Amino acid sequence: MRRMTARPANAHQAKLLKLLRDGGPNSRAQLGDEVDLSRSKLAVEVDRLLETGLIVADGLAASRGGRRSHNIRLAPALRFLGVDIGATSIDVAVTNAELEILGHLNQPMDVREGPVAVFEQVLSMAAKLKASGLAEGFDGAGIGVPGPVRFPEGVPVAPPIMPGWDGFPVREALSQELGCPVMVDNDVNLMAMGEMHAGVARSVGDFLCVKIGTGIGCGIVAGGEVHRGVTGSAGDIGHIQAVPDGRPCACGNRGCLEAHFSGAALARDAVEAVEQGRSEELAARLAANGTLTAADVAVAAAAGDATALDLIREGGNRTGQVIAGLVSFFNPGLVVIGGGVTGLGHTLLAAIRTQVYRQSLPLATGNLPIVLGELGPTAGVIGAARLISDHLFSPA
Amino acid sequence: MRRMTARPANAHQAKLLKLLRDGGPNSRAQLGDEVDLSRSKLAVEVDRLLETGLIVADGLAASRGGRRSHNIRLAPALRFLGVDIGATSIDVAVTNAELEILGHLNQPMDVREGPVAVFEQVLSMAAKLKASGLAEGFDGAGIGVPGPVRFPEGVPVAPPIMPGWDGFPVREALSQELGCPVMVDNDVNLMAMGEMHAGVARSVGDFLCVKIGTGIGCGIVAGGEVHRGVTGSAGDIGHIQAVPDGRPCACGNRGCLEAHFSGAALARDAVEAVEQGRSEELAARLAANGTLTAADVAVAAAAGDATALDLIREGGNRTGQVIAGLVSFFNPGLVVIGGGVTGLGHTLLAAIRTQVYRQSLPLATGNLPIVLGELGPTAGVIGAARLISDHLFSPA
DNA sequence: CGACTTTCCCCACTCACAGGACAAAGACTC
DNA sequence: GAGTCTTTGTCCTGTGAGTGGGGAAAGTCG
Repeated sequence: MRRMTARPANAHQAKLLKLLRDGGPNSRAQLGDEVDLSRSKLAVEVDRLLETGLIVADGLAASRGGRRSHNIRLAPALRFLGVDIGATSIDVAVTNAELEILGHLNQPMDVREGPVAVFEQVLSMAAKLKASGLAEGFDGAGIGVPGPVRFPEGVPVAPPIMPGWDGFPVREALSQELGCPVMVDNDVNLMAMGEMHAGVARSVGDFLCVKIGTGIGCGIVAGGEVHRGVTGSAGDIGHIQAVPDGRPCACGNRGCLEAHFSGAALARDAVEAVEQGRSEELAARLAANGTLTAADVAVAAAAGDATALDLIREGGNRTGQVIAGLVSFFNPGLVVIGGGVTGLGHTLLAAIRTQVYRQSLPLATGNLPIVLGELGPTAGVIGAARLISDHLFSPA
Repeated sequence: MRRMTARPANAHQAKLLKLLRDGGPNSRAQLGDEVDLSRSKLAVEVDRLLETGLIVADGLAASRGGRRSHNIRLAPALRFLGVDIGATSIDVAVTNAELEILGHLNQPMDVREGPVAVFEQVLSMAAKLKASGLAEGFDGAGIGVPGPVRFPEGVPVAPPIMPGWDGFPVREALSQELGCPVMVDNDVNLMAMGEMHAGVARSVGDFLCVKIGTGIGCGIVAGGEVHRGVTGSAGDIGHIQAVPDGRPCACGNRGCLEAHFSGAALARDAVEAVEQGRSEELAARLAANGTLTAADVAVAAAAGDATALDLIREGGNRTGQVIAGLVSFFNPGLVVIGGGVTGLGHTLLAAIRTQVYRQSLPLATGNLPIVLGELGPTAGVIGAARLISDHLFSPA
């Protein structure tokens, strides 16, 4: 099958495509209510989109009290690929044009194995999704990497946790392999876009999305747009100082938030607690698995282990303290907490909330929800699909 | 004289007006090079603007190798009023449509005397400017207040240092008195707009503007637009915790940046230093004036007083630490330092720079200038004029 | 079965815009 | 100083896009 070649010719068509993406199949009449166009103009633009094959007729809508209208929808054969490269695992998903996930694969993999190995894996996962009949090809792909990205070129820059990726032409290479347009972004930004599209941040224009996984990052959405900063490193809050003269961090400083709380730090703290004989629960899990992860701490905490709870609480306090500063500075309408450690759940959330509500001014926190992400591991891939669809559904 | 009544009818006219505002008088031909319009369309729009009186013919331009072109410029009789209400003083200025300051008055006044008294003063200063022949009336006014503002309505909300202003309809009231459109914003945002229009931040799309005066605030510009946050309190960094378990702050917390460094805190520290016999220079000034201000510290530091220098350095470190966090988070292309304490000059700047460059990651600081504001006390009033002109030079 | 609604197609009329032709005004060359 | 070239500004016309009305098609409701 031939893949999507056309792009909307003007802003009106782009608007229509986005409405259909976000609202699903719809009738011409209802679309007419949402865009500011005359009936005839609307008909012309819809006809042109039908000609390009981007949208197709989709039967009759229910009557609204008169003649039933002909529904239209985005071409059902359109397929986007969403890729979320984490520090320790890869998520790949196929979506249709409405960004609904049709198939989703997850595979553990260390990003430090380098771009070539990771790409091989991504492509094999994409091939597997294709082979299972979910797609005959891809019309576009979005990909998130765990580090700063020079957005216009789609190239990672100076990524601390992924040496070997610096300057690697991710966009170019993937586009070549997949034969479709590709956009690259920071994984945290994609998580934010995902939650904005289909999660808790629907219809919120200004919010922060804090992702606590192997590291800590923050997606910034201002006026409905992701803020990436001049060098693409905006949201890199893992190296904000949380503890004066605190622990040494890989970045060379001391007391970075990431050195005190993150998946990696939490695991290290847990081992230390076992060595000091402070937790039998954790000791048992260490003995069983030979190693401890953030997930073990979550399980121990769920079982009521006091030490595990303390670790989570303290981490939440540190994180909350930093977030409090960001809230004062940015004055968001919502804070979303996501990433691998969401398994720590409400203990973590409560600690963060306490700290933010105490340290920021009432005007900023008065009506500020602080919530867990709704989409979990799919936030990234949905965000990735959203990224490329935003690109493709804009005038060329 | 009749005041400006017309507004641009479309985006093209708005663009032309802004070009003339920012670039001064210009020929039709050169304007044509900067907007994407056919010659005929440009001529039509220019003619319409001439009809409205917003622009006027302005003689002939120098030849570019052929027929000389007829210059046009914004109507020379247009006048904007820029008002900057600080914690302890009021600035009022008249500008022409190109936002050049024609007259500028400054008057000490404590904002806590309340909106009525302050307004009286503002109006009397405006009247004085009118009386000196600089303006026959105002076509628009911008006003900055030292606290959060609900921007769309132009109403201060929950301003900590200006009780009595909460909910006062500043925009409405001033508009009534002056008989022209008025826009209200936070003073720090206006300073940022001022520096963006005519200062160091020309042609920078993403930057932070830190104002250290009686309090501390930060203007945030992202993509050329001021970010105000959902409740208008974005940039309120004075109450970010800079010192864990530090000094008590008026807001009820401990260790807020503002409690450790600001005009007020610096004065208090200076008095304390004198009491402890740590500085003869400052003691002399205290004896002479009966009180100490930030300016005294500046003078003492300039004279080489070690204690004064230490105070400045320590404050700079605290501030730099907070700014480092903001830089990591926001990844700006420029940081501007302004406000009353700019008199502390390069000692302060050096301390801030050291801290930021040390604590933020190289990717964010690699090409990050940290500079003093260029406009000093005029930044606020220019920003205010810019605010209202942006409003008036947009389609209604 | 008829009246009313809603949707959609068709068509003619309007209007804005692009772009070429031309006139005006000055620079440059010889 | 005359002729040629450049640049600017105006005029005019053809084109094409968009608006809005009319009416047919396809429903619902009483």
